[in-house]
Amino acid sequence: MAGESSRGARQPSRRREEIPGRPRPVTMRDIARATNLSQSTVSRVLNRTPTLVPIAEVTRERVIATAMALGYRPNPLARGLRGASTMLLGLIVRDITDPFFAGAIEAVTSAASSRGYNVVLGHVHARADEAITLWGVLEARHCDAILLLGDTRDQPRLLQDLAGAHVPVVALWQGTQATGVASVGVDNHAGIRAVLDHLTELGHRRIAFVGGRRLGDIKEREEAFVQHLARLREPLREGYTQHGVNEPASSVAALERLLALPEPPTAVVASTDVLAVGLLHAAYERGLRVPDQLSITGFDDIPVAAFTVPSLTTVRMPVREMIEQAVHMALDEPEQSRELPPPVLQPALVVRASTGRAP
Amino acid sequence: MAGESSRGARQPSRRREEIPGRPRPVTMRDIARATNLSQSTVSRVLNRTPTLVPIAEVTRERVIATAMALGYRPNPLARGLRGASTMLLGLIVRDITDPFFAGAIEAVTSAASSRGYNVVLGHVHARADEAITLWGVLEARHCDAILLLGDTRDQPRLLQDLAGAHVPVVALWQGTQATGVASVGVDNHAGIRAVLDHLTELGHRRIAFVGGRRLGDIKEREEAFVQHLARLREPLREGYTQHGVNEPASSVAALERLLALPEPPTAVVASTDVLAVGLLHAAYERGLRVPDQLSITGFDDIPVAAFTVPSLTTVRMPVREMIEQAVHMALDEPEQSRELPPPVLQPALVVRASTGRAP
DNA sequence: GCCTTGACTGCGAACGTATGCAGTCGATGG
DNA sequence: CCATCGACTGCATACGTTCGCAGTCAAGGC
Repeated sequence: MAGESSRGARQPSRRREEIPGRPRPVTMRDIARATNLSQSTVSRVLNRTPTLVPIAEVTRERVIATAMALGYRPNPLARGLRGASTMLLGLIVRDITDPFFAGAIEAVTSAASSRGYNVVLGHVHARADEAITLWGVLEARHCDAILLLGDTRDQPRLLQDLAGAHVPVVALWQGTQATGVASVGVDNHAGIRAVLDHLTELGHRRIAFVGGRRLGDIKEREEAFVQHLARLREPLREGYTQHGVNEPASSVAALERLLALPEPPTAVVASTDVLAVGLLHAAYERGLRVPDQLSITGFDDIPVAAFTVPSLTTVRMPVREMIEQAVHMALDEPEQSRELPPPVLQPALVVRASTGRAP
Repeated sequence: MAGESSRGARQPSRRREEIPGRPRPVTMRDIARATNLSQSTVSRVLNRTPTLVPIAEVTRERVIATAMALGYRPNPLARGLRGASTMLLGLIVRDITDPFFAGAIEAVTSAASSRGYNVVLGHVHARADEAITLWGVLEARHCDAILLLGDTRDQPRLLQDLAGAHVPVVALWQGTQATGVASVGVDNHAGIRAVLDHLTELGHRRIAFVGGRRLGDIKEREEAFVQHLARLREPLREGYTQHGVNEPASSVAALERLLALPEPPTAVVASTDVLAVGLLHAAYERGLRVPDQLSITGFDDIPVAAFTVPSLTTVRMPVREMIEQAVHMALDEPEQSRELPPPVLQPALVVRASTGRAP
């Protein structure tokens, strides 16, 4: 329970061995010695302390020059120990395997490293170690901020700990409803509306929905689907909303159920591209031609969506913008973002080849 | 060049604020106070120092009990500062966007967290900041070990630094040739041989190859392709090996070129599933039926491979086993693995629906 | 009864950085 | 010429650990 208990034998706690080839890293004291200054002055220069204590311009330049010459790199461990910034961004991802999140992770590391930050990865995959992983990233690592990818509201302990944390937390793709933490969302209603408008313009009336677990964005997209169907004065037919998990196998089964209905749909709206991929596959297996006999749409525009058979009509998620926004909120201005209403970005319909006129 | 230079304004260096709600984390001194022992004794108990100095059994139990009661968690920053283990595993991924690596990352975080380790992510995506990112993960973070995913031999500085590093480094999917660092590989020859045997059994003679950048495993697979084709006494036709990058768009173009040949192939072996996905798409666009008119195979067995249209015949990569092996080598027995010949695991052919009899 | 021994435990110095406070030193005003 | 002041810089300590070394204290041998 208390972290350290039994990890088996470890090598006898190797100290920092003096390896002849690679010299000991350069510390502030080295710079201090080289410049005939004190370590504290070096520290102040390198951190450009606002102006609490003034530093002579020549000294500043001398220190910076020597630091560069010696190839100084700050030690984040020592920095963090003292209570200052660790330059570490915690990232908790609901499902790393999801290709959509894979792209998002890439965007996070980019945005983080452009600010000199590194990313520590946690995952909440397994049910059991929710708390452990969380604390690993959160408290022990002294992250400067934490990003949450995907809805984790089914892990109450996680959110509870997060709420009490004394570092900024920003959640993404958690749905647009307030959860106590700052967040960046996407306008799921607009995305679904665009899809439905597109399908109805093509003459579709019998439109079904396939979702994953009813959480966060997925849930919001289903609600939007129901609402906009009503707005279009289309009845929501019995069995026209299917659920499962966010994996292709799940939507394969969902399509089976939809096609078994007395009045099967002519178009299926998937809540994610991953599910849409499963639908395309299942339709092919059943001998249904897409889009002639069945139209299929996705959501997210993952990289593979442009290369499915046929290519997928979907809703493009502004991933990079959302991540950039979130990282900005978390690292650049943590205080404001706690108050302001969470930004909601706009997705865009991408029409490809998986949608066509209703049969 | 020397890391710290200009990062713009930061909040005035907040110290560890005393937040009333969440108490200060429990330190060893707290345990020492509670047990009337010294902090050093607590440290020794919690690290079970072999037997350099003996510890009374009752004391040990008392300390452990109090640690659990108070909810003690060791501070990796302080630990690392002193030169000991930081419980941090550095992970440098060639291309995080690659769905294959996404699965691998998941496996790494699992294997790491089962040992109490956290994962720090670095990426070598952008050409420019190779060295910077490396050092960020490597030297500054004081990782206990580093894992390298994908071939990074085109980044000489990276490998050079890595070779001189004083932490264990294990590379995966870097090709099976020695590069100075420990590695875990897969038998690409066996995989390609299985694919070619399968295709020739189906009567294919005109078999082409589509690869990405000629690095590591990709390069090895191409070499295997050429060799085994020779073994099967099949001539390697002009223009039958195509190259690009590891993205579907690249193989779309490659298929165009292959079909423009005087004798176009009846089967195409892709060096990765990602490329195979592009081939399936391109074939569909050209109106070629798979597998009736063209057979296509992949390599890796990424999750989506079972759900392409048609589902993809490919070679299953033992990802979890390889990662587990690599993490074991890096964390559990770093000294041995430096010497032993790198383990090479066996892949397995998975026959699905994208291959059929030659037309 | 004193010294040795052995079994524990505590002392204290690092590790590299941040920062409150106390100098130092030249210039300026009286 | 001395006091004052302001502009800098250095001293010292803390952060939470690890670990070499020095203590302490009871038991046992002489």
